[in-house]
Amino acid sequence: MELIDAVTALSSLAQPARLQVFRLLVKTGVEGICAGELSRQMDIPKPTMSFHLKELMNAGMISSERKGRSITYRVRKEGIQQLMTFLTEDCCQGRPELCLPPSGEEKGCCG
Amino acid sequence: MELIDAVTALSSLAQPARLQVFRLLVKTGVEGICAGELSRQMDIPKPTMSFHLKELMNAGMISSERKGRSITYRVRKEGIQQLMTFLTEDCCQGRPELCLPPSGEEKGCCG
DNA sequence: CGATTAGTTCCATAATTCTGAAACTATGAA
DNA sequence: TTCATAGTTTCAGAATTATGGAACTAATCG
Repeated sequence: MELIDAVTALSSLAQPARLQVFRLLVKTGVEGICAGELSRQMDIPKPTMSFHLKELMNAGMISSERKGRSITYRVRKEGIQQLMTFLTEDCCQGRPELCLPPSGEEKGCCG
Repeated sequence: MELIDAVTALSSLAQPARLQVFRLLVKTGVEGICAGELSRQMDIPKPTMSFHLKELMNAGMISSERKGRSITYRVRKEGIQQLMTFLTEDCCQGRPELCLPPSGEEKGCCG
């Protein structure tokens, strides 16, 4: 992943409505939610929601599938995983122990 | 972490210059880099760099420490960790196996 | 076909963010 | 003190993003 792709991914999530959509889709998992339902649930006009969904699509954070008249949106796990990998790349100078919390039980930022 | 804090954190990283600064600081670790050095290395005027550093500070992604005339900036691990936790919260409907890659060896988005 | 529902695109306005010159504050050296 | 270096703040113009009404395309039904 290049820096510019990471910026696109981060920008797509760096907006209240979009981050909320993303989290709704994370919770919903494979089932997904269609555009109109998101628009209704969040009380956001359809054109605005459509704009936000486009941003998230463009950033590779969600995917879409048409089902009859509706279009179902789902979170794209590879997207968020790639972003998280990029953010912690080269962390800890290759020595994860520097990164682990004192207890050593939880996972540090390098996993 | 609240949604609004996550938006602030994401916004702070969703800018090429700032994401590059963040990565430089990730690589440098505890040593850190001072403002002027960042300004020089990235060829960005001091006021602009100062603005970006302030954004990252405000988002809790970096910390600062004055050393004589210089101010050293360092990555703030808790910041990025909290953000990543927030992004994968409620993922996989509590069933991490749904999230793990086929091989089962790498870590999925739920850790 | 025409009517209805779902969703997107267009586009002008509003709001926010970014940039860097000029002026400022802070620290250390002579 | 005065000077020089490091960094920040101010502020105004430039650039980018967000918003939603109106008009459009897509699919289904009768």
